[in-house]
Amino acid sequence: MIDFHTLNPEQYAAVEHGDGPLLLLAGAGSGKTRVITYRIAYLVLERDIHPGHILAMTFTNKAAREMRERVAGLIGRKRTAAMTISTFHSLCVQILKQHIDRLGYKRNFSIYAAADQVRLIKDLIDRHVNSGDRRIDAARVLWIISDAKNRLIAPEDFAPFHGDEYQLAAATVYPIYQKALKAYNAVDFDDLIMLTARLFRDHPEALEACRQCYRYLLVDEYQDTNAAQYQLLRQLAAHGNLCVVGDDDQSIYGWRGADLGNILDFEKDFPGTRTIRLEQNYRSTGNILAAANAVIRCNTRRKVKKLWTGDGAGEPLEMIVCRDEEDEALQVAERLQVEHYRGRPWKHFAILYRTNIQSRAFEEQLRYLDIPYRLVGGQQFYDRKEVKDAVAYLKVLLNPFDEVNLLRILNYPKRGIGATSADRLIQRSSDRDCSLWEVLRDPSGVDLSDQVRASLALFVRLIETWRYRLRDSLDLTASVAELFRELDLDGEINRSTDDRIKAERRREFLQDVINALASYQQREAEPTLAGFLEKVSLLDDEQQDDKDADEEDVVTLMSLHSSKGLEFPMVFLVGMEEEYLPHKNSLEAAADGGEATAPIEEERRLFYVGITRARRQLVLTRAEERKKYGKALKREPSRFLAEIPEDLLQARSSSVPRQASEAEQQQQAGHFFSGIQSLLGE
DNA sequence: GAAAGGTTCTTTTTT
DNA sequence: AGAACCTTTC
Repeated sequence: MIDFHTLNPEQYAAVEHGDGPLLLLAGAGSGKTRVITYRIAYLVLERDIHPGHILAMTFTNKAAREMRERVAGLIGRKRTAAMTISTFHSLCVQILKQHIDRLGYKRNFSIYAAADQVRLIKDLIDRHVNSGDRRIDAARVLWIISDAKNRLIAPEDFAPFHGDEYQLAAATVYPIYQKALKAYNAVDFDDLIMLTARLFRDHPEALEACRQCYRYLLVDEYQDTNAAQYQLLRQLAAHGNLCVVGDDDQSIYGWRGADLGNILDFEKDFPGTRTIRLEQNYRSTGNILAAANAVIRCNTRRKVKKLWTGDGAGEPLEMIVCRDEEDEALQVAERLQVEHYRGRPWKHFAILYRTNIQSRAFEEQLRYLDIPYRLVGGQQFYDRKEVKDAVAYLKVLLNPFDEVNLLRILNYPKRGIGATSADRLIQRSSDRDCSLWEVLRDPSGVDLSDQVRASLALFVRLIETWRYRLRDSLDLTASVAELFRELDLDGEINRSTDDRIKAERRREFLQDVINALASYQQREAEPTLAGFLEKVSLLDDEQQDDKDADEEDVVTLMSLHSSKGLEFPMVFLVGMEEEYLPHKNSLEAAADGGEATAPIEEERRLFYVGITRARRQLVLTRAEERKKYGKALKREPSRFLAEIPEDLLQARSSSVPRQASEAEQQQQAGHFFSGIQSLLGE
């Protein structure tokens, strides 16, 4: 039996709240996850709610998995299995899989992630926008389209701001992009949410089916929801049994369309809302909380909260001023060694940074000193060319209308169908207004050499043969491994890579696709190619997350964004400089935007998130200069440092001895001096 | 059609 | 510094 009385009064009130909307303002480290999981358990055990009627939503796959684990620990695996605990995106995939035919797509639709999207948009820009020397960057256009989708603005309703050339390009591209996706039977990431919202709007019977199913909704990290997700929740939660949990001070996804207004206005949007604040912090020391409170107080647009702890002040925060990025990495790595030598496990430490590139120097240093580490995020794996090529085959085998991926593999491995032939084939498909796949199957009338024609016929046969083989395969992994062998992807990598060592690494990445599939197949009751690709597209890396569960003893490296929700006994928050934190782009946005301080406030929240990850110790570092594009640049300390009360902060400069000429020594003395000056707050 | 060599441009954060 | 992209050459 669960003892609900180990909760504090506010937590308990949240857990036992019955029907009707509930807003939980949960400060960092206030036991939020515990409250959510206990509340789910309470609904099932004390209120006899059928587990199948509970829907809990998170933003990351990892968070969903963790929540499921913890709920299972309270009420058992069997009952938990009946619940829906998932991310917004995978919930929408499930819903679309059942109903997407109502919107004119087929159920084996492909999901386009960033790389596929950019490729498609680039193509469309070349065909419809670029003229002469005008060069439009596809990624920026994609960003505008994505932003529109997050706001539920349909292609026909998109209106460009002013005459900005990117806005104009987006206005041209968005409708044809959306049409192309549909022709390819593909949806992009933002479509998952937007199309589900549209499905609910236009097909009430689909919405009604979902409402019947999901009678109690819980949403974690509510401050991160965007307009599309908000709309979805409104549609689903007509019954009013919606519990949202969030912290406006930790809203850090404004750039992805997250609307702080959603949480700030929740009480207005859902009349009769009960609001509960969780402010007692069970994670950090008094000093860390004092710093966090002092920093976040500088923001204006927020619900006032103040974290407190029953525990002591703990150690002061530390600030280390380093010479450059190499020195910074060295300082941190050496400190890690000292702490480890004193008997602390590696997994107690995290290095947090604003941008993923910053990890590089730390990786090098840690590898050099044999400190085990784990790099989180950066989605490096599925961005690798070899991996994308391999996955492209699987996507095409599932959905041959997926033109982006079809073109990707048409001449990979090289089979003599070059750009000229591809262009002719594409031209034919647009002339005849039919899919590229149909043209490939019957290229008669297209101007091709006999050699190309023969090669093309082989390719088509290969795809068709393997389509059926994979569909009927009882051992997906073995079949895919054989496919890759038949394609000789290894050989292709060897041929195109001069460097033996690099070639080997690339072959390993390819092998990792097979490994990921094997692990998927092993854990899934009914493994399918579609299911695997879904996980791949949603970046749902169970393998990686399982490693965390095993509690490998390693240092964690990750971005501030990915650190949200986690905690570590000792945190190194590195790169505390202007242009990193606050990030350069936010400064620019603040300079020319109407809401002058909003972007900076989001950066401050990011800093706040970083500070509150630390349980016992927090070390801040910054470098006086850094290499950018290969050359050194002076760096200024972050403005946020000045917001931390001085008495909480113990500052020092790294005094790295360096072999230097006399002239350089003098220069260095100057450096050191200026370092001390800036330490003292200038 | 493919490989080699030269040029440009880059870097926010993520489902 | 390095990748992505483009042009030239075989």
